Amino acid sequence: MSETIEQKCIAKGVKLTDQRKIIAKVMSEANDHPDVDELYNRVSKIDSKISIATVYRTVKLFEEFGILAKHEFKGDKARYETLNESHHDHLIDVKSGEIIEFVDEEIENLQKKVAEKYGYELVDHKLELYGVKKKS
Amino acid sequence: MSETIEQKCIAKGVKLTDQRKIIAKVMSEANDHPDVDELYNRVSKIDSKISIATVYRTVKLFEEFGILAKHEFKGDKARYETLNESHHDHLIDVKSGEIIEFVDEEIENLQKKVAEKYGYELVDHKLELYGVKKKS
DNA sequence: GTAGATGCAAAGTATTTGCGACAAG
DNA sequence: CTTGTCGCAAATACTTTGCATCTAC
Repeated sequence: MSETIEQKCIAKGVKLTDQRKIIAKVMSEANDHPDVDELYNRVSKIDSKISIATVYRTVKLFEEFGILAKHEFKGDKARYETLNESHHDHLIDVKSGEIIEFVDEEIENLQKKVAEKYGYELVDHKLELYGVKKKS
Repeated sequence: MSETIEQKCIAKGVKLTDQRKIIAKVMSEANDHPDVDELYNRVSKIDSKISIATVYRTVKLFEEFGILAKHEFKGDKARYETLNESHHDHLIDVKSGEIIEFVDEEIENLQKKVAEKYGYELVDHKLELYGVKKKS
């Protein structure tokens, strides 16, 4: 089991308010990639007084501290997911919107190589695959 | 030499207005990846009466017809570039914002493989590398 | 001639921010 | 205590749209 978001906040010196604890909890329990609006909905069910501004501020803060990852899939609004040790990329079903997480070491290595070829050190990357389900 | 944007419009049955011709010309001559505002600036120098709404409408139209590609790099606004036969991905210098275009067949093939592994046919993808220049 | 394009200004989205009240460390 | 956070509403940034007019074909 990896660190909880609350533990990460303490480790990184991020002040833990009630609102942040709730947002952390909701994100921890999410198995999907909610956008801010959806996150706000879920959070509101626990504490209806939390404002959407706080949700925006918190996801931004958590992203800066490497606690959440922000994704901007094609033409969609920003979505968030918890970040942990296992890096992965996304395969998006263009029909249903379903998101599949995958890992491919080979691609990861090639990316580093490409960056190096141009004299760069890779600090980040974004790989998204868009596909349609095959009728098998 | 590949088809001009105007030729593509004719081939695809896209009505060619004066405004569209100017936007086509500016994009053809661009060696960078301008956002709508920047494109509007350039276009305005040729015809100051063109409205930004038309620029938005036109890039959207061109994108739908596969004439322009839209990119949404990390935290940045939407940028456009002309689309031609040679597909490429982008390596972004996180310090300077410089954008380097690259092609890597091996990565392309692996992407298809990953999609297939999950039962999908790859219809599109997005690969962006973010790097810092190495002090060599 | 007619369907579709344009310019304008107004309306939409998504997100950020100023400010006074409030709470965590 | 003090610094940073919260809620609220207003502001901002980007993009789309309704409508009357105009234009490419």
